[in-house]
Amino acid sequence: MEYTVHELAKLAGITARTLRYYDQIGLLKPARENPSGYRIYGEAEVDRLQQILFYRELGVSLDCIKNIMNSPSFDRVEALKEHRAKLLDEKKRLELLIANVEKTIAMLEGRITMTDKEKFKGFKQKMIEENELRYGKEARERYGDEAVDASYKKLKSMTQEDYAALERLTNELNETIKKAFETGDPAGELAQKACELHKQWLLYFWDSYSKEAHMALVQMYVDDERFTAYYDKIAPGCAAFLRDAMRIYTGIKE
Amino acid sequence: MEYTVHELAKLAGITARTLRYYDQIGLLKPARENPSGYRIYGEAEVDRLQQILFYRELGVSLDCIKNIMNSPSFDRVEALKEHRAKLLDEKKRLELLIANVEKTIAMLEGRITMTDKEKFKGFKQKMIEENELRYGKEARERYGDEAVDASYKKLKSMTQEDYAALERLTNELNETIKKAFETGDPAGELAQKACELHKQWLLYFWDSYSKEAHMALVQMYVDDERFTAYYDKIAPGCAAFLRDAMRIYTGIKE
DNA sequence: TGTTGACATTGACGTAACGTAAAGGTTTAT
DNA sequence: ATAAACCTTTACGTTACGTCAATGTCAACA
Repeated sequence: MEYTVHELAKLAGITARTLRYYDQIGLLKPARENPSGYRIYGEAEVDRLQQILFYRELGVSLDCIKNIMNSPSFDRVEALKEHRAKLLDEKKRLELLIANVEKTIAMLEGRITMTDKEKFKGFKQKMIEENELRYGKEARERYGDEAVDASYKKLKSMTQEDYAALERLTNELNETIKKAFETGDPAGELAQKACELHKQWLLYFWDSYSKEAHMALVQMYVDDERFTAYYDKIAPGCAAFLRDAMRIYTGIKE
Repeated sequence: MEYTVHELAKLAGITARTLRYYDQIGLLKPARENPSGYRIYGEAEVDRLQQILFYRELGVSLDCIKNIMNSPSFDRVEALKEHRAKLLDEKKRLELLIANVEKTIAMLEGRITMTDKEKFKGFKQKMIEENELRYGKEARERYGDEAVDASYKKLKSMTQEDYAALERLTNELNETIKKAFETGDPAGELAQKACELHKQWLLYFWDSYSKEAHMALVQMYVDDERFTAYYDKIAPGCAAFLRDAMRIYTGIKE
């Protein structure tokens, strides 16, 4: 089949201007021109346009698409398989967003509450990583699937009052950690109070508590820079301090 | 919680520049400014930003978002419910695109063939409508779910040769309809041949054939302007002519 | 056969939603 | 106290087209 600009545009759901622009930037040249200069597109161009639109759908810039498709190592099947993977990711992201909308509706109806962080879940890819930190592979490996799922479920169904209480507790915890850190003594009264508060804080998320899991979590605060960064905001180096205090609190040495 | 530009930006997965821009165009003003002019955002702004991002995700222009959200009749829950519906649509579109990618891979591997139209399925919203025409509600109501699903399945698994044969048949069919229409006689030899060819053509898509279903389909060509438009391209008014011929062919009056 | 209306062409400027310096003031950490 | 890491405004750049404007082409109808 052969197509004029408008015909191909209509077929692909784009405008003729777009096709002319793609011609102009050398992304998609017509197969030939008729005697009066009209652009005529053939089968190969239809396929190339399809490929282009797949990339565009994934947010790749036209300049980038051009480079990719003009590369001698370009493999159409390979590219399509990548598209599929990306589209599946995108679908997952959409599902997150949909869950987010539903949760927000529930929040507005006063049924549950949401953290500010949760409010943007699904908007950014990075979020998935951050979420993984809490509910993902690492956490799952450490605490088992049930604990993680239960934790998520718990947070999801918290009431407004629960949340307010949690917020107060979080503030108190952070304050106590800060003050304890200033004393410099992990065995001191303040440090041990911080450990107790941290346990209470944890119980908002965990259904079952064990000293071992608690200790492992606090060790992770030290090992994982993403957590360390958070605690550094309270007081630089306080993640390690909390771990030391926790060793005394739980009685677990290593 | 209170946030500076960068803090809120990081939370929402956008840049500080974006927040300043939203302030500039009056879409999202900070709660207040500190003595040295720093922007400070509060809880209400976090929620408003989330709402904005939902709209942005759906491709709504910032100007439009502003109008919607500043409207006195703006209902947040209502808006979120709409978001959910739109996101579900978008998810469906993505699923179409994924199916399309898989089909294209199969095509490149020579297992099946695709029409040019199919190659762009999922790229445009309008496509869904057009698809509905063939595989959707209307068709389902008329011919039942199994017939429609079978039709889709059949087309999906056609081989290259099948497709070439179908194309030839389509051309012959259209030619015959055109010639028959020129004779003006729906009972004539050519018109009846066109009916026969149309039946053969239909058998490419239908597993079971009945005169009643055939007659109903041709009647739809007349009733539905989207089909009529297609047939008008062969010869204006020929959809009605084909229906008249089909009445004689099938022996069904009305 | 002329004309009308729906197509096509190439400029060229406009636009949305930021990105990206530049030039400077503020806050925080050591 | 001085650097590092923030913040500010101003302003021009960029992408991927939209939207005229001026002009040429083609199929069809009176």
